[in-house]
Amino acid sequence: MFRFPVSLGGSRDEARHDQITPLDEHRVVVGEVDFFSEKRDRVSRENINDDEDDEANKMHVKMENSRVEDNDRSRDVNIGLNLLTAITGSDESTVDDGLSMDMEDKRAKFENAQLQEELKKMKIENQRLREMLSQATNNFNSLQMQLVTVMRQQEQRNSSQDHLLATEGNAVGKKRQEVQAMVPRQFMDLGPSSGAAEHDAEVSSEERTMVRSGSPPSLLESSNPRESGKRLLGREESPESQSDAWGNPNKVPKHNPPNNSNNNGNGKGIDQSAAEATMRKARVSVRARSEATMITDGCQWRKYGQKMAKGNPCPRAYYRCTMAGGCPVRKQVQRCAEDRSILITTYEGNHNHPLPPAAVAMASTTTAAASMLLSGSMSSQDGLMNPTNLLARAILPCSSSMATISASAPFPTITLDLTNSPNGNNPNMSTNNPLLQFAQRPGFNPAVLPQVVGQALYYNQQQSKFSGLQLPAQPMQIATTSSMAESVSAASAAIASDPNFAAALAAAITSIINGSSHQNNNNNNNNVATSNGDNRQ
DNA sequence: CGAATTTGACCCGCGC
DNA sequence: GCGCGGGTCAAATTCG
Repeated sequence: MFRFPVSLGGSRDEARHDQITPLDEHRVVVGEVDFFSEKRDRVSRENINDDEDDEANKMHVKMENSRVEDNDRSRDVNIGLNLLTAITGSDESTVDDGLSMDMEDKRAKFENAQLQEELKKMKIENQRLREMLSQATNNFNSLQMQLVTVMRQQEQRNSSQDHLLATEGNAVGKKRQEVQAMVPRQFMDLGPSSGAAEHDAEVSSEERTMVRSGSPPSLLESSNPRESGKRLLGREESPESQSDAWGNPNKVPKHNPPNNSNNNGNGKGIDQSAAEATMRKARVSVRARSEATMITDGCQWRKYGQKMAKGNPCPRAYYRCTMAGGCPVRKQVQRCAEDRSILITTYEGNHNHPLPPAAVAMASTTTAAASMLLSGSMSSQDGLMNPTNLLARAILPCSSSMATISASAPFPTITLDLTNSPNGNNPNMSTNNPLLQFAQRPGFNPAVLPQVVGQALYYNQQQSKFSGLQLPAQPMQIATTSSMAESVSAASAAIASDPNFAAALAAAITSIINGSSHQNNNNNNNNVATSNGDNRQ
């Protein structure tokens, strides 16, 4: 009969029994157990058999392993068997012999095998979920494309009716706005407050383009020649729209009054135009270390200009999105004067067309950042949480140089600094900043990090937007805004605080999803998973 | 040959 | 009013 050969007593132990103090009772005295001593083994057996010492033995067992609670069990001293049969945390014992160690080893192997099996199952489950997510995303994309197409067709029909019924006034205009408001705003506006006005401008410009000709609008003469008459401008937007907001942001208020007549008389107010102009002023600048002339963000760009900027020997290139005619999104690309390996890409505007998943990344980032930036500046008066501060608090804790928000003139700009200069100012960034840890991984695409950051932020934007979409008659609830803010904060904080970026991102997305009363899928989810998977390990 | 890029000219706002 | 700098245009050029 196997008896647990624990040395609970022994001459030395016996001596110690007298010295046990209340303090000792809380101390684990592992070193007093000699597993390999024949003598002590024998002595211990004697001690075990000794009823008189039994109580002391039990005490000692408790001292050595406080988890042994059952007196009967300790009396039987058959702990080793229990260890083998019960695979729990309490199985750990400080007493053992060669045989039990062997069994312990087997048990550990068994546990290891079990864990690996579980891990394998989880991987399979994870893969399955990813596939489901990918499929759902594809379905969503196709549905969205169809929706946009249908909406535009309907828009065209309404437009032609508008020409006939132009004198009927606001009723038609409101109807149009409703229709436009139903167009998915995922790629369109900078924030909740831009609303249908921006759609009106964008869709209208595109609509005008489509009515005039099937040619790309950029190649067409604008119907709004400059008042100076010196030359015609081939801009695809009317002066109140995006291009001027980018190029000459301060020009917008000047042009607004005369241009209100261009809005099909649907009564777009000056305030709305001013807000719209303010929205478009926002820029998102991404600093990334790249040797390429341009970071890959999934969009198609056409270079339309290049200038030598003052104070920088490197020229600044101007690009325009060419994925759809009349897309107002533009970007500037310039190398940093101090460190030419750093590429500074500045985005402005929002795509008015569906984007491939790869492009949604950067677009969502810029949209989210710009939207938060602007809505923060606009909501600061009403006592709501300031998303700008949220964003800052979410990102800045990583590093003060990770993201900077400049609301100063000429336009508010948020800069995402994805560089981690080896000769940088903050050597701790590389170790303390999980985002940069992520960015440092081999094969990291500089466009991915803002993408991943943007996913969480943008997802919340869409939650709110779609809430407005589904309930157009209801204003956005403060609770929704607050929820969004909290979700953003939680998501960003999770990302920023957890060195395991993938886990943090998953937690963030989970918190977002859980925090929303309604679910709205969009391709960002897929991008999260994709980018996550692509950049993990 | 069409698309993309280059590049000089032009426009505009701003500061002096 | 003038110059400067940023941004854009579009003809010319290059590229695939």
